Amino acid sequence: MMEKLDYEMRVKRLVESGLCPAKDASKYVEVLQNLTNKMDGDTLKIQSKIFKALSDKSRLKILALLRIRDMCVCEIMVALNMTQPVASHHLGILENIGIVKYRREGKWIFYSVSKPDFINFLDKILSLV
Amino acid sequence: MMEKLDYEMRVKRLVESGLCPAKDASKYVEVLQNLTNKMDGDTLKIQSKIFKALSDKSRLKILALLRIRDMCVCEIMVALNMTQPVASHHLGILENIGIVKYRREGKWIFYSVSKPDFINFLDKILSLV
DNA sequence: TATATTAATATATTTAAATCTATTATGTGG
DNA sequence: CCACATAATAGATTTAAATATATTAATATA
Repeated sequence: MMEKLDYEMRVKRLVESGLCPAKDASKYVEVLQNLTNKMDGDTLKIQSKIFKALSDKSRLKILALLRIRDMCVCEIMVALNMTQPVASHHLGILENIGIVKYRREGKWIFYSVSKPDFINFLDKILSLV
Repeated sequence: MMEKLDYEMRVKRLVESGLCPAKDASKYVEVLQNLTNKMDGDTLKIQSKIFKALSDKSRLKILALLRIRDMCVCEIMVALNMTQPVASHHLGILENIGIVKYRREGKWIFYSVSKPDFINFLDKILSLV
């Protein structure tokens, strides 16, 4: 685990050594400090978790499917040619980050997009790259 | 690789079997077809690649750093307490998806954010989850 | 030209995630 | 209660990514 003082000390040492072209040591360390505080908690962990969930082709396909309409697991696995445990596994990961939800109807479990805004934003983001 | 006909056949078979609660077979298959066309190319591969690049804590830290200002590799590695090859490795992945760029200045190589819009959008997206 | 500095690359190892196989849990209808 | 259908979970295997170590490439300077 990284300490706030680590940042300050290491960066100051680097900047003051003259080896590195960086000049604005004091201002730089200050900003780094704020940044470290922000990143110290769970924020970074949660963010990487969200992107990791979206980094799998099967899960992106599932999301594309669920944008059509709610679907039970048996539909998803057939449409995407995957086994049932694999489908459940991926759905579990998407549910875990909160962008899909499920409801039981008899012996079927239906999955649906729980954050349409989020999914729509993804399109915009991806169009920028 | 999945064929368009696979989708149609498998989904139709499922829907017509009556085992699955899905009703709108014809419309559903049509939409699936479009979706398959869209997802068949490199689109899906590129999208998952982008999210994979963003799914690593070290790389998110690097991006946060580069939002402060351009930095050479030696600064980044010291600020984030990583070895030089690790820093270069992560920078290479971020450069590969096109959200950071680099320029050489003497013996230093400076990295910077090449798509500020993209990075700013990430904040918005993450605030929705 | 020889040497030191900065950074990329190549390879091996470690670590994490995806997939596969089997099992368990939950619900339905005879 | 039993047989069957749907879906989650558990454990083992495979596959991919991260890290560590060593080397190479490019530049600067004495």
